[in-house]
Amino acid sequence: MQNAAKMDRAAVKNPVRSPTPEQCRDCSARHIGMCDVLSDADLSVLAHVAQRISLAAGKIFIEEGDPARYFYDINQGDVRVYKSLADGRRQITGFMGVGHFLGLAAGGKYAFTAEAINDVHLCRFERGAIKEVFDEFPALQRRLLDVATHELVIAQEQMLLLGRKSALERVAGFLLSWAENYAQGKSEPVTIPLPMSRMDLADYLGLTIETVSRSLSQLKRDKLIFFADAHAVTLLKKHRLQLIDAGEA
Amino acid sequence: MQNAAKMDRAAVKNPVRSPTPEQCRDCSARHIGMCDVLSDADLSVLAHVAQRISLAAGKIFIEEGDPARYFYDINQGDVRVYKSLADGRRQITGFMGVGHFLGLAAGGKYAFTAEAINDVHLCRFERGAIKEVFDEFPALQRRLLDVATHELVIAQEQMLLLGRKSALERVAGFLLSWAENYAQGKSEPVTIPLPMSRMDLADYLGLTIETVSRSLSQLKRDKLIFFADAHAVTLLKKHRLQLIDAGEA
DNA sequence: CGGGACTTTGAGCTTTCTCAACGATGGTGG
DNA sequence: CCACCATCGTTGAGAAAGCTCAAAGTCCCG
Repeated sequence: MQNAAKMDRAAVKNPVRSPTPEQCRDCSARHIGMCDVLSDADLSVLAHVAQRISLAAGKIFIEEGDPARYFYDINQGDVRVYKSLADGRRQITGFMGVGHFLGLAAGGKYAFTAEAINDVHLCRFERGAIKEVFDEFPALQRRLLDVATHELVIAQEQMLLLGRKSALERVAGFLLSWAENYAQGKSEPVTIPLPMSRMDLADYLGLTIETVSRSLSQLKRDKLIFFADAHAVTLLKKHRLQLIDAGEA
Repeated sequence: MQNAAKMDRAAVKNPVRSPTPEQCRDCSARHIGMCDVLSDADLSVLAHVAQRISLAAGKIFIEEGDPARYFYDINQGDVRVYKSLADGRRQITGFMGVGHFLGLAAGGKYAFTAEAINDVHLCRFERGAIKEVFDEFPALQRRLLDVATHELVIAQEQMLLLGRKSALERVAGFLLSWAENYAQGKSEPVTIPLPMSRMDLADYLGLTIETVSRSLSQLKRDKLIFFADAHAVTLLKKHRLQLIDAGEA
């Protein structure tokens, strides 16, 4: 009892700790993201260079321009990744959930800022330490390339959205792609959480909060979506959303 | 003589040929792109699985949705990479010049179309064949990750441009980034070619040709740039272009 | 239960788009 | 070699999508 209390206090003062095998086994990101390519046995090698970190909502843990010391793997919660202009304009380049890998950088510096949307748990890997693990398990390095390639495909899709789609098309497109994180391919009434604010949505879709709100209201009026509350949306007519997204409606 | 003539004829009928060591040595992409990480000796291994290809302006050589059989390395000319919507709207996600590497794909399918802007020469690598070379030279695999990471950084910058910048800021930003391909960091009167059409520019910047033209005209009126002709621009006041690009003017 | 933050809705405005005409340029055939 | 035509680029005027400013409504959290 007393020991446990002591450890808890220690954990609060210094929450940087490697995950135990049990924590890895039970981790919600165990079979997505980086860890999925390793067996339980091999995972302990990776776990050894990992540090578990907890972040409160709003905490910035990667800052644009800072030296890129760490990679991150999200175990819990959601993260917004963005770039800013001097006058405060902001473009969110992605929302990252459980299992997402984060921290690729060119030229040794992060090119983006990353901020916790809600309470976040993640595993942090120092670049130097993880390099040796990569050499030991080439599958990890290959997975890294897969992740980067996948991000690139998504980024290209987002450029199409930002450059060429109407407000309604952007909102429909976002709902569909966000839903994929929760219910791959599942059809009809799919209910998904929207942990981010309307402001986040606006900064992701290249719109204003008002236009996002109006577009969501229109989809609601047309009975394509339904809101239990502002942060939980149900997709009622996925097919018609897809038509709108593709510019065919 | 007769043999040479015969080979030339064969080359015309079947222009798919591995490059000779001399061709590699003299290639304008020798010290950029993939090949740069290999010594002349090692390069012959890569050259062995390469096929030199020539494309006329306008030729599409990667089509969105097709099985991703090849990687490409551009030796000469410029390429536009884009995605399209059903109704013909198009978003160019990048212009690729000499030394650029092309062909990363997730899920075995290309997510974009690639088309020659002018006459293009490139080296083509079959995925199966190159995989063995990658195993032999891990530096190549690492370079691939560097390329993907760099592309990702550029894509994020482009999302900021498309989502949050004004027309004038987009055009200024494009001129600066395009100039980097020709004169890294060089200052003041830098003259650069614009091989792409105004339509290409519009589809890259998420604008219309008219708005691109008006923005260029404004920069010209303000004496920040100068046109020898429509496809050769001189940057006169790089610093002021940078201010515009950053949203500080 | 109250207050601050977030979201929705409305009205007028700005930027960019659309439609149209004019101008330049480059390739071709007489 | 020049004239012609097709294509591309520039400029102008009016229209529209989305933005700004404003106010009312809603939801948490203390």
